[in-house]
Amino acid sequence: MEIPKTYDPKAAENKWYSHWMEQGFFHSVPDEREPYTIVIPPPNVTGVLHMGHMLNNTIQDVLIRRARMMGKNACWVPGTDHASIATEAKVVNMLREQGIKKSDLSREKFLEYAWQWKEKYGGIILDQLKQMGASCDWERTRFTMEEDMSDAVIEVFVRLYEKGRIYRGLRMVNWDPQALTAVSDEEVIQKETTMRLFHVRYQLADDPSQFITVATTRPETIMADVAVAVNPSDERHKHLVGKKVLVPVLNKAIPVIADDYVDKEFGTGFLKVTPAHDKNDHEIGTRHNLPVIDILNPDGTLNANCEISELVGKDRFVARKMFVKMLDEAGQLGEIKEYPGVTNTSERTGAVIEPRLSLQWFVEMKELCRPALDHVLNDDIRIIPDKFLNTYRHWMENVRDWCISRQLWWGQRIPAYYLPDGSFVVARNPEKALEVARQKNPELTAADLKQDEDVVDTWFSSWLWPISVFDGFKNPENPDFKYYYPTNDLVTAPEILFFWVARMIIAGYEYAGDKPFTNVYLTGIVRDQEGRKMSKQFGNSPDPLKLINKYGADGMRVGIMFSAQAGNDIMFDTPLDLKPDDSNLESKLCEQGRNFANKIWNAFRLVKGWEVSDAEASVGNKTSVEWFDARFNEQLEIINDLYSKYRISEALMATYKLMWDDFCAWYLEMIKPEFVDGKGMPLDKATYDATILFFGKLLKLIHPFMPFITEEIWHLFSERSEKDCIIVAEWPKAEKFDADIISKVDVLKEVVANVRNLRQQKNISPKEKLDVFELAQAGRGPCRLDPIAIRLCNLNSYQYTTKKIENAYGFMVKTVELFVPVDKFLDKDEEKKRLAKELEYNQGFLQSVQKKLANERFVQNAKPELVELERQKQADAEAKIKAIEQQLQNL
RNA sequence: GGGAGCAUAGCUCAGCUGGUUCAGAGCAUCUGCCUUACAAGCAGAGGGUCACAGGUUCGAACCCUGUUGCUCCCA
Repeated sequence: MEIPKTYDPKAAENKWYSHWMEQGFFHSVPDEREPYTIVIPPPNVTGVLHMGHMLNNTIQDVLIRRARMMGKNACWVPGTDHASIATEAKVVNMLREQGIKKSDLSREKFLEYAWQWKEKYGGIILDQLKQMGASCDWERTRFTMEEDMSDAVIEVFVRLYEKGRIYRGLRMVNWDPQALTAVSDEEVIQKETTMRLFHVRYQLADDPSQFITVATTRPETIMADVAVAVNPSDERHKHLVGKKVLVPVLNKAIPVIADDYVDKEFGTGFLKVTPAHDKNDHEIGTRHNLPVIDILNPDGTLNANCEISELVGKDRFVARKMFVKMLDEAGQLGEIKEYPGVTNTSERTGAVIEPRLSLQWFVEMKELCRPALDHVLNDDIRIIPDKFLNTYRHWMENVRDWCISRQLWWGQRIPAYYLPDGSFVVARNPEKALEVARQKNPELTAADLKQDEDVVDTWFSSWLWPISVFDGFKNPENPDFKYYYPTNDLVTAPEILFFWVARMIIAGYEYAGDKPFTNVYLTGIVRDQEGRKMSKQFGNSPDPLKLINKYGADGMRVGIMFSAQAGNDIMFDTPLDLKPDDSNLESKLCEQGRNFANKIWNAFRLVKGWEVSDAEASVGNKTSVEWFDARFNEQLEIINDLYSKYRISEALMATYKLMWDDFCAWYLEMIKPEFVDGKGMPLDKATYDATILFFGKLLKLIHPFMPFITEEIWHLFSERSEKDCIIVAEWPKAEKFDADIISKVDVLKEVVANVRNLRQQKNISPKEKLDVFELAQAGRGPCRLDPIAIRLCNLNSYQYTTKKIENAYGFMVKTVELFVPVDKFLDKDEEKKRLAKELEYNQGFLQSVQKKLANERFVQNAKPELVELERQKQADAEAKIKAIEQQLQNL
């Protein structure tokens, strides 16, 4: 059978993914083995695979595949998140396109549509994960709004309420006028923008000929002003405190007050106070007992409270323009300055957030947080990389109460039931609620109770994820929960360290009495070449599936992992101006991954093509095998160590170099049978078997990164049973290795490099055979490495000599002196120059060493081993210099 | 405004408790090769005042101080 020259990933990907599924390799049930568990950060049901998912899930898959191979019972639980705001927005949009308004629907009917939408589109991203090879236990797929999960959410709400940790209060919240809901502080994105600062004149009430100038960025809220404040220490304005000024256009008198909050330097030193529309103003208002005038509707339009009929019903930004015009016409508008400020926008809809007073549900966080902070600080839970520890601590120490109500329908409805008298009860279901309510008023019937219209924040369900995916609430004694919880690693982005990670830790200790996971691996953010976060909105993210299509899933995985240091952002290298037809879709990173796959493929082709003989292995082959065995074990130890430190991209690099450099470039070249008369010679069986064994072990090390090609080759090497797959093969054990042979081959490699270099410089064909003479010294003579040197340098002979060879190209490797007689090629002047340069370098080196040794304080203070090392260096350098000097003389 | 972090080759990053002339890797670049596994390859080479300025030390990319530039978090 002819094996194609390049590896074609397509066929292997489909074949092996379905084979793994059929064999149930991804599925886990509790047994006597040690569990290794990851719960996926559930992507939104509205989501489609983007580069961030690609990165995050590749890391999880690498970890889970390696754990599986290490004999652990690996379980990766997948699932999706219902994403209240985003999903509701999608559904509302879809309905609008069908000509249906949400406001015309009942809650029940709307939810019916929403569930339909979820069934249709909610699983797209999970299917996409399969294409990148994710080995999730699909039988365990969960969804944050399925019945049991929702029950857990309600249960937790009730328990927290009963514990006195949940309260309802009038607060200034971040209002998203587009989604028509409050969002939490963490869901607000601050954007630097250029703002316009309007200077507006307020006339004095008792002397309209005089005025003060107030600077504001929000002139449309002037109608909601209830005071003007100055800093009490502001000498310029002190005299005005206690007087009244007139609100422009409305000509309503409001007081001038003194408050420390006012920044004397900002604007004119006068601050208009609008308690209904600004957090700080609200605080000032409370301090000074000022009234609250709310002039905005929930959707951001002005209401009748603004007292200007033309503005009622107008959007706040339209109203701003109109009102500025009115101010201008009234002669009360001063200059307009631009200044850099910050606009708050909603993470979900992008709408400009409106501070708004409303009744919301809150969780009191301070006490709940304590264990979550302690257990991270004492290392029960490790954050990787630990540079995020400070951030975590800072947040936990300054945590604020969590606004958990959302004015939406899609989500778990708040289990609070209002009585006709306006009081409320909190209960697990309407029946229980009625029971409780009747204790207050025995006359009540079910119809008298009205459940709160709002739902809870999506994070209020996902903070329970590691517990609820194993049904830890309903049935805490179930075997899954007892076996898999706490999970091992959580892989997620630092952006949601607080939103999600911290809250999961809180919930873990609060409800499961134990941490939800041991390690938190924080990935970076995938950015484009200009450093912007890759996102769908920006349109700067390539479609990962297209990259998989072009470079193969394995190539793509390797590409993204190469640059994925924990906690470091990834500058992904696809072009900024991606064309819709993908004609310029390119990624050097993925190309490197694809090339690696091809390299492995061709190594396989080479080995597969060999014939085997009964001949005894040559000394060279035996030595080569011995060397690679040592090298493999040495590197395996390093690779395992890198994994244990979660330095996964470095583990990949080490694996890559072991395969490419050590195995392909050195080992295979050492043992590769020669061609004689156009026919490949056979390889002795012992070497062949060793090579196959090495190849298998290497494939195993590569498997977590490149699951498909490794499985493909695993099966192409020999007939195997259905169950005998690399995905469940045993991770190689690091064995003791002979460090001596490794350092000997390191010397050999340098010799080879020198000879190759010589050929290059002198234009000597690789086919022309040369001779190498080594100046024999104590302890060195003919050895088992010589045949390898002969092979790799294409030599007639590798000989030992007791005296220097004249008219030869001479070089040194460590302290070994070597000669290649190349009389006819030798240019004496050039050689002299080369040697002189080398001499200079070594003399400089010697000098630096001597300087160190001459320094008494060094000899006294440095560690003795170090001083000894320096002495050795001195001796080596001296020997080297002597040798070079002699060579120069010989010329 | 407060806090944290970063700055090393053209790019992305390693560099552990200061100690080989320590300045490294991968990619990119340049040169020579279509050498019967692989041009998606092979063999070589070049490339850096370790942001800047001081200090501590026998010795600093590494420790300290300041400066500049960038990033993130919070207000």
